Amino acid sequence: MPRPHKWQHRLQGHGSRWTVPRGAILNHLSRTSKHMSAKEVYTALHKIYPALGLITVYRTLDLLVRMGLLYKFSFGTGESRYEFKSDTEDSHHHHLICTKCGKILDYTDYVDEELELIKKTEEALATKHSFCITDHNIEFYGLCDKCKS
Amino acid sequence: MPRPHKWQHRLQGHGSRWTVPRGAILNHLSRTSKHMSAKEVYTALHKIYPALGLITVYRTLDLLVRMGLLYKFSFGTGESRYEFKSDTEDSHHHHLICTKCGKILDYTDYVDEELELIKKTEEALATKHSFCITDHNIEFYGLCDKCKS
DNA sequence: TTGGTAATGATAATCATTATCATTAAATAT
DNA sequence: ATATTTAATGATAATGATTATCATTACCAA
Repeated sequence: MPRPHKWQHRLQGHGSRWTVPRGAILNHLSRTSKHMSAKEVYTALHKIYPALGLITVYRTLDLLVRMGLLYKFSFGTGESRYEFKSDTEDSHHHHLICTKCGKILDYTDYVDEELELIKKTEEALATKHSFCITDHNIEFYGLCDKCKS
Repeated sequence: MPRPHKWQHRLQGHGSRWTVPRGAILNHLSRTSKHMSAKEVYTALHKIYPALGLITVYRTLDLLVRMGLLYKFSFGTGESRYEFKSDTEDSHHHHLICTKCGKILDYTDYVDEELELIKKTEEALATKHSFCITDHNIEFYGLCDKCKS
């Protein structure tokens, strides 16, 4: 990571340091559309950075989630999965998960309508239960093309 | 469980046996509105049935989920939580989860609209990605009244 | 350049869940 | 009612994901 990176200031403004593992993990996740587990991130990056440990991956992912740079999902398969939070408008999507093979598809169908309903519901819930709502999650489960046969 | 229970035939029709642990777990979950973890179910029932083991609780919960009598949720707190699937029409709800204390609230606001949108989205997704959709999940995350102060 | 301190990596611990297997108990035939 | 068959149970131990501890390393501000 020789060149100052676009996330460096974000990290430092947060009171954290800009390190090789953090740069590597952010880089990797920002360039993939996959929803990776900690182990998968570790496996992918350990080849390039043999010093990198799985524990650091866990800590870094946790930090990045707390900073709002990543989403963290539990799809009920045991491990958590992480996804880079893109800042472009049209990247918003939800998930379709195969309960057999664990395949995850992003979909954008009706997301505008979804978002409208979500906004409305959020407001109602925030008032009614005096909750401060920060996030939502919508997902569908089923069997993918290959698994349903 | 001396008296034939309303779930007994369901279990037996499924090729499973009607046992004391199964009756106890179904009874307990059907009478609570809580979203209990396996450990919580075990703790509650072990007082009444000292012979009951945690492993049996896990196995029974898994069976009941496979039979469609329970919902299983992963709220990202490490453990899975189980909820009795009520057969009354107006019981459909989604969840509002406090990310700090783990409190779970059921809400029914706009569920009709949600269901309509879900139905539409399901159809679109099923066609587009040739998925056989069996379930969905909508949830909101935030801070509850107590935790946000 | 250096010193304070956060970040890292290794080892071991924890927590939820699952596998194994001998024992027990439903359901069914006797 | 009893014996028989076989699924269900419970104990022990294993697994797999994640977290705690702590000595070492490396940012980065002075």
